[in-house]
Amino acid sequence: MSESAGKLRIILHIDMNAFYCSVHAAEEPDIYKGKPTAVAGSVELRKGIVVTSSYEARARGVRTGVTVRQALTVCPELIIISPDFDLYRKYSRGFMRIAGNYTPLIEAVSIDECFLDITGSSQFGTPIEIAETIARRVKEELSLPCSIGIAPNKLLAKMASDMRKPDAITILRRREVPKLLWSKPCQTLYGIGARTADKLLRLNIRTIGELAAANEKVLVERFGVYGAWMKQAANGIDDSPVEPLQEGPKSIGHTTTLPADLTGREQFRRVLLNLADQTTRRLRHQRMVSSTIQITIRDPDMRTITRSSTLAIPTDTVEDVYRVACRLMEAHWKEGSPVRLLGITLQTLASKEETPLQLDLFSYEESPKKDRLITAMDSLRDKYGEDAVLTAGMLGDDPSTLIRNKKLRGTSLQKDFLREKSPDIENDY
DNA sequence: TCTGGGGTCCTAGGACCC
DNA sequence: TCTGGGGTCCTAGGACCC
Repeated sequence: MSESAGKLRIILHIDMNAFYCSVHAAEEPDIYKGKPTAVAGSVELRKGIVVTSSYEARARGVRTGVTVRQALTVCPELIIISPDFDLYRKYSRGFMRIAGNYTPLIEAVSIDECFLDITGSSQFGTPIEIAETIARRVKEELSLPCSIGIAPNKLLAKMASDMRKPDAITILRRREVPKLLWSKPCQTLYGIGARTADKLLRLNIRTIGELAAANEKVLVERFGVYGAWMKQAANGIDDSPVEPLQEGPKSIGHTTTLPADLTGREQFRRVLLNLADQTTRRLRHQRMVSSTIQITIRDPDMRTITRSSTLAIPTDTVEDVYRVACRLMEAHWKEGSPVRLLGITLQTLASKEETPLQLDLFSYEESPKKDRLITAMDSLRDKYGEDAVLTAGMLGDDPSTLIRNKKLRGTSLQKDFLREKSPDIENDY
């Protein structure tokens, strides 16, 4: 059912502005509100990259993607904050709940974005009134700013919410596409990245308008179905429905860039154990099991490979994941070659309840007990932090143990950054 | 600008089965 | 022991997004 044949839809796209920074400002306004802040992945210079910055920081030139060092150079008073994903998820559920009051057709795209199909929501007012109500409630109840795009499809709603930020409501009609979008570079279009923009340039296609007018045959020859999609998108056409079903994640992974390139087998094992611990814990939290375990290895030249292995019986235990990860590492890592980054990703996820119970032939009576023990350990860590329970082998000086330390937060982080050169920093933890 | 970490979706080849 | 066609699973990589 194409748009021209079907009825007109009304789609909202809600984008939480500078989400991570805004959440910290809402949670601890005395410390962060109105200040230039940035959430950065790590204090370590090697990995310290600004993930999000507040509007106050952006005004001083702190952009996403710059290193922490550069950010502090252009804005010395910048407050660096370490991410707290549990907190972000809490606020995310909050604004999705508010938005969900106005339609059951809500699709969470990411932690800070969602689409709403409000075609059938006229009892709550006009589209603009609904958008205003949602924005007002998000501000009053959560102290968070957001931008909302209103359009006849998801693509244009997304483009609309991007056009004016923060705290704005923007309507984008199909007939306005030529005037508002066609002069912009192709990469502005949601779904076209740097790679594709480069390839388009080689076809002499520079702007969205040129893409809209391009020969479809040529695009399809060059890009396949993606080419056909691009031309449609450039013309503001997008039939994809708002899909509310969100049955949990499709994969759960952690990667960590090591503080220095490692070459030792024992060091890898400790990092892998920590990664296995963190990924399986999130897996259990979701009450899911995984049957494909993938490791990621990146060398100092940024060449990245992934290697995966599928299990006959899905698992949620750190032991299984660690064992498979080590086996993959042994099989694909050339002894002595340096490694920059390691990761573990759990794939082919399924709900634990719906998965046949694993029968442990030798200790099936012990199994429930062990399950209870793991559950108890998980909840201890929920309550008292990651370090409350650590099994032997997880202790060590590798970076993934540092990641788990919740004390690495807030303003103390900046102090850590400033005295980073002191060699005994890890003794603090 | 020397490049983090969390994801999703798509493609394509090979193995394997019928 | 020469070989069609379809389907599924597994694996690896690429592109994109936030």
